[in-house]
Amino acid sequence: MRQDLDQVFSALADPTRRAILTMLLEDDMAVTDVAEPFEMSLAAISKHLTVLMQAGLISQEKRGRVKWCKLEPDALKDASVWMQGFGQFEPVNLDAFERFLAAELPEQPDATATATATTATTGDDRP
Amino acid sequence: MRQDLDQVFSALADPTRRAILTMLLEDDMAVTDVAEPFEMSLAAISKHLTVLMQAGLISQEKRGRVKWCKLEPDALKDASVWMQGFGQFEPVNLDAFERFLAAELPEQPDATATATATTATTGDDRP
DNA sequence: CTGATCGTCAACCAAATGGTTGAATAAGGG
DNA sequence: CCCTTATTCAACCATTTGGTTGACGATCAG
Repeated sequence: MRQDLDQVFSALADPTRRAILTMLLEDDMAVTDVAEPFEMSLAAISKHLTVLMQAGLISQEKRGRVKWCKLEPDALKDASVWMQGFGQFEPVNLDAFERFLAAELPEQPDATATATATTATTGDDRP
Repeated sequence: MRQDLDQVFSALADPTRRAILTMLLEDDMAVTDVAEPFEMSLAAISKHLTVLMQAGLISQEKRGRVKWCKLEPDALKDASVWMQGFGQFEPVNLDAFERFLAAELPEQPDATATATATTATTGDDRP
């Protein structure tokens, strides 16, 4: 269990990986589409996705030649409990969360629209 | 701000550092006393404390020749908001947190008693 | 079958991390 | 003043991390 926390927290420590999770909050995505907004090789993103997988933060399912990535928010539960125990923080402030989303997505003024559009452009592989 | 999250999450990714935070939940502690339960050099603990400092998770104050370490749980606020946004988890389950505490403290069957006792043995330096 | 696309693997690299030891600084106590 | 205690600093080391490139196995399209 402390092993789990190690993996979850260190997965979250990288801004690229947090941005990926944020993108997946919108919708499931193919590996190539996840990689698209980053200035980084596909192989690098593939490694990041492996880290997120091993931490249990996402799952991956191959359909055809496309591998779909899905957010698994339950993996954050233990870590969230751990953290909140320290402060007994007031109830979640969703406005604050919205600000994080805006701050962490890779560039792009309107992240929501773009993410959806990107998925759509190559959506032909989906059953 | 994403810089802050980087530092907070990567600070939390190490079990030694999480254990230190857990100990400090009990009470403020001198560096030497923090180091005592770990099988690791004092210098190593000193480095861990520096990491926790830079993440804002603790503060340190030197009184005499003793440097006191104090938990700063507010630093967890942003990170906690970030995480909870993903799952909208139900209110904190304090029992679950207690289990984490037990699991993460360095060995010792009765962590609570020992931590307090350790502080007391060298408590002579406190004003 | 052939060719393009999707994704990972392998080898490599630079930088960061987590630990060690030994010396150095700072402050208190006799 | 000298000795002990408290803590950090500096140099070093092994391992991990985050990235690159190029080759490769799978899968789909024509």
